[in-house]
Amino acid sequence: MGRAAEEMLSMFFKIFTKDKQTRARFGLIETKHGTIETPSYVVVGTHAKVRCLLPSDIGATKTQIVIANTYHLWKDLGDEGLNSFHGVHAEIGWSGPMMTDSGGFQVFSLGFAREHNTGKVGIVSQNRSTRPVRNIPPIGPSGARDAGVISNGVNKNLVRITDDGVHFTENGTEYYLDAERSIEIQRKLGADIIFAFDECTSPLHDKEYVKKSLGRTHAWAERSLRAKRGEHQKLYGIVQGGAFRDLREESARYIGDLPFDGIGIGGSFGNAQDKSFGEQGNGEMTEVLDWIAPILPEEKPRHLLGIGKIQDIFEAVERGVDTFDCVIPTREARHGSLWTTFGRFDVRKNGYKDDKRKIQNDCECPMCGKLNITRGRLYELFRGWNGDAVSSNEDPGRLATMHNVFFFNELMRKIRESIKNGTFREFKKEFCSKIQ
RNA sequence: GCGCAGGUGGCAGAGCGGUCAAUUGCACCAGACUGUAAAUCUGGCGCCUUCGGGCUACGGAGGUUCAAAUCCUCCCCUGCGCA
Repeated sequence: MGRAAEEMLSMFFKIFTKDKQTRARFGLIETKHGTIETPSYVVVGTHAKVRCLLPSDIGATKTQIVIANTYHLWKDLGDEGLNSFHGVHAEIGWSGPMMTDSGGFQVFSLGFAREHNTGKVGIVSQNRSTRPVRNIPPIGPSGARDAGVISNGVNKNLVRITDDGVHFTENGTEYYLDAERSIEIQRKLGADIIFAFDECTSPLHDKEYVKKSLGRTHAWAERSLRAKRGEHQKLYGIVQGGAFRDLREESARYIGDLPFDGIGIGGSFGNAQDKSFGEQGNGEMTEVLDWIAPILPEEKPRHLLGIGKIQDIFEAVERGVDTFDCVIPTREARHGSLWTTFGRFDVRKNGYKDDKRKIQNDCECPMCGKLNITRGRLYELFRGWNGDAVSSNEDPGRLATMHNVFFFNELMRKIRESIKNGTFREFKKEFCSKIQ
């Protein structure tokens, strides 16, 4: 075997088909624990467990890869537990490919997001809203968030960010995470793909803050690279820059030029109000991807962190994203929201009480297929749920999660097929029109 | 028959002179959920409304009071105890 062929075989990521009309691509990511066909959904298993699912359910739902979380696992295990830890694969009881997120998202979710009760996707267009749009004071250039723990009296901000790293304080215990520690913990966790430590910003942060934060994230990216040891794990750097075009472009160049194995796309989307640099738009996810896609190195896999909903997936695939992770399928399932190719519905509503149909009649997920659970039965199980029968065939959370995860994995499979067939655009249009 | 305890919105159950259309929970209705703080959270839940408010309501009928779900009288009903 020639050297070139060998390199080919050992290649981490390989693109096989590029869509002619869009940036969508079909490819393979090779890991020690198996191959991932892309585009692929990454199922979220924060604490090295996919919520509600049994280890055997992971494969049964056609899941290709699971992402766990550095911060949460470290907190669960403690330093001692971490030293005797046998790795996320053993822990989760599944031998397929795994990722770990760096803890960068918790800088946001346990900090600013918690304090302001907000998410990473800004409210750009709100047709009707039952949810009050809170009038949150702008985050000033004074960088108040740097200053430490600020409370609005409801939810406490648990993080304190410095240029070196981040202090988390939960239940009186302080956890300090920085690039070196995150990478070291991730090494012990042993996932196939790991992420650089970063700071995820909020759509509510102004440009000055995001710019400052971006400088930190870039510095941490380099530190993450330097901290990484060995070749057994692949490390992704993370592009940030919020909803601001020049910052996103700068970040895409910066991270794209560093010797990462792949690119994570993180941070907040939407609601850019500071147009002083002349960028167009609000920095919605699609815009951000349009800004950075031409800059990112083509040959590296791109992972869109924390996204998303079905519409978002299509938009992102179209713009060259290879993998995604999101809590949507699993969380919505637990909340009774079940997906079908004609949209999603809440089986807990009374209308489904005596519904003898399956969630979707031709669905082959473990619930609809093998277990033959009807809407009425799932309704009943959700209504009567009292915490007994966890993980059994009568656990509505498990059943619904199996269905949704399978559904999303199937969707990705169909997307891959459409890219290979050159029909991605048509498939997107058709699929999205039906789920409205 | 006597004694005691009660009768409050779909149910359970607070309130015990004004801030009560009435705490709270359940049920019900609607909506969110985007690198999991969350199998969670928000709203709505007598009738009408030009969203200011208006009307009818805490077993029934009277009464006291500026004001009653809250106090008094009688009646009806329920539970427990004693006959």
